[in-house]
Amino acid sequence: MTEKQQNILQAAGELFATEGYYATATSKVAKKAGVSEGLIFKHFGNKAGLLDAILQDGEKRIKLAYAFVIMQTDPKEVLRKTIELPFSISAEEYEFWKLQYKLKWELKEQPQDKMQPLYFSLEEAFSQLGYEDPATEADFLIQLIEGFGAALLKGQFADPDKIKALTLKKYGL
Amino acid sequence: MTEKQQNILQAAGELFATEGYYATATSKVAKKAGVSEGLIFKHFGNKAGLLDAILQDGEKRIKLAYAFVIMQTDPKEVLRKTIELPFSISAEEYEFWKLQYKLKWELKEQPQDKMQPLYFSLEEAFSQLGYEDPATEADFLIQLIEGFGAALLKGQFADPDKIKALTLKKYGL
DNA sequence: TCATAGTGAGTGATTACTCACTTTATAATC
DNA sequence: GATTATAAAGTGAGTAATCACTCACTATGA
Repeated sequence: MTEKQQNILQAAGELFATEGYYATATSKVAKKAGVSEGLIFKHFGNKAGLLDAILQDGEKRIKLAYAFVIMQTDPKEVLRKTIELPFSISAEEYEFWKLQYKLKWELKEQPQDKMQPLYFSLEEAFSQLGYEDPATEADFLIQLIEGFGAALLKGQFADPDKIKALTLKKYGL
Repeated sequence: MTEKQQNILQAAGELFATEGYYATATSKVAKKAGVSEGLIFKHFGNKAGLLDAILQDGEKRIKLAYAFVIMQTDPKEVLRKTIELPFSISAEEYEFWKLQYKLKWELKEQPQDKMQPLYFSLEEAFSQLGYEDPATEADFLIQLIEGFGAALLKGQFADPDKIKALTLKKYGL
């Protein structure tokens, strides 16, 4: 991976996240990355290939974020870390997650569900904690934190800390 | 409002909801609506004007949906109706809501927050029910049902009824 | 010396939008 | 009630700009 290749990935990631995939012209990606437009197609084949490369890179980062949750042994810690997940998005990860959320609505074929491993981990945790319906509880919590992630990225929360505290409290944490 | 004008609105709504706003060409809207492309610009000025018309129409429908919740006097009914909201989206409203959600991510300037009246209603309900922090509870629940709406529209729930039942149970309903 | 990295002008297709024009509906006048 | 006037509805070919993408070419490093 050359430096210019990384510049393209970086520029495309930012533009796709802010402007959207369809609304971003490859000419603008090239300009922002400081390369010729032709180079994009030499390296990534076409615009979709460029998106794929970004998505593949993203999948690694997402799996890493979830791995930290899944590796917890204490079921209560699994819940705690899951809930804390959307609230701990750092400034430099912000655009990356915005892109992930955005693409879920923009693309026709959904990039495969990266939540699957987390789901199993949560189901197990709820089961151990004696919840009545662990499967539905896992579904519920995943959707809750997905909603929180969306709200945070769109800046819809007046006070994120209060929401986080309330959520933890609701799960007795 | 002529028949052709309504056809344009209908066709654009469907295409924007499935393909996205930027990815939909006005020529395709015209073709689907069975009118000349020029007519779109005669009636709506430009593509953004067409979107505005759809959005304005949508705002009425959204306010109507919320009004039914807000008019409830019993605080428990306010919560129940709020929770039931995303699960009661009918087939013909499906595309409309999909468009609303999609545009939240696609557009730079957010169409004003239509949840505001619901927020006040929820805050009041939680207050009456003796919840400790009604404002945060309202924020929490709104984000929960927004997340549920998104999940339902993307078909991410294995069993929506179970999620609904669990949610109602969590609020003692 | 040879493969890979990188360029930039050029391609046809498609984009949002315009405009001179025709058709249709409404209503006023004879 | 037929005729006429007029505004609005509707058309479709045309436009400049932009789109994703190509290709003949040069630069560079092993």
